[in-house]
Amino acid sequence: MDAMTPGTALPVLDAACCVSSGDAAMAPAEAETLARTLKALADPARLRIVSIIAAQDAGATCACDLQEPLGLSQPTVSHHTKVLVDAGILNREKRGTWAYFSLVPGALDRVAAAIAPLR
Amino acid sequence: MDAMTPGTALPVLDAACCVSSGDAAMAPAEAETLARTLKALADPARLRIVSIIAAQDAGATCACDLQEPLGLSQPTVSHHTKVLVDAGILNREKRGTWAYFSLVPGALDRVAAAIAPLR
DNA sequence: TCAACACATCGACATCCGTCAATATTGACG
DNA sequence: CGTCAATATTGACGGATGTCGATGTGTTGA
Repeated sequence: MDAMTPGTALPVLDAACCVSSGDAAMAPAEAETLARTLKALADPARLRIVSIIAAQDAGATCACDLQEPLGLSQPTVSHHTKVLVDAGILNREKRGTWAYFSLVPGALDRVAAAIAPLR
Repeated sequence: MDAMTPGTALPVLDAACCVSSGDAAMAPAEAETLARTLKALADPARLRIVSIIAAQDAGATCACDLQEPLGLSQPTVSHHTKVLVDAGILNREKRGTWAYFSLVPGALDRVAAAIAPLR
């Protein structure tokens, strides 16, 4: 059939697709950072840990108060708390042999503030 | 039946650790659901997809507008959009050969609302 | 009808993640 | 010291995840 020049030039797409759009999108570095924080929260056990700590009237929660309600082994709970501490969501304070955890003030607010502009 | 009600029969623990605490914590099922949603968001590529779509003034964004800024292959972009659609974050609307995506109204608000009580 | 296009799905691969048992480390108390 | 209790770390294992090439599925247009 006739030659429609397959190789050289793309026929200008007349349809309404592929508008270039202003690039007000999230930068790759910012997306990477936010993804790391969300990944730390995106686990049922860790969400419950944060929830338990947030529900405490006291400023800090002992690690021993986490293991039983979660139904997980002690190393696993320790692993999850480490992930949350490394993500800047929890504070660890060691008092004697016990480890007390508390929410880092403003950490979850920053998460919400990062999601809000996407609404 | 156990011996006594859990609150009264507890032998007084020597130290100040392991206070029983009121169980106002997140329920396991709720944690599982929220974790699934957060897992869908906890990826740099998917965050940028949501960001690009949210930044569009138009109501919907063509899939072809996603591949180039992300620098990922077409199957990978299709995979990520599927994850976001399955999580109830994006809407897919097929117009001819093109697929248009838009934010599900209120979806990200619900995520923020689930995180807020933990502050 | 047929070729080109846009997107979805499949198969495969490497990597990461959640979990536990075993062990190490640290602090308290004789 | 030496022992015990609370927590952290290590090693291992199965399963989930992100990525791509190849292929399948519809739709458009000549």
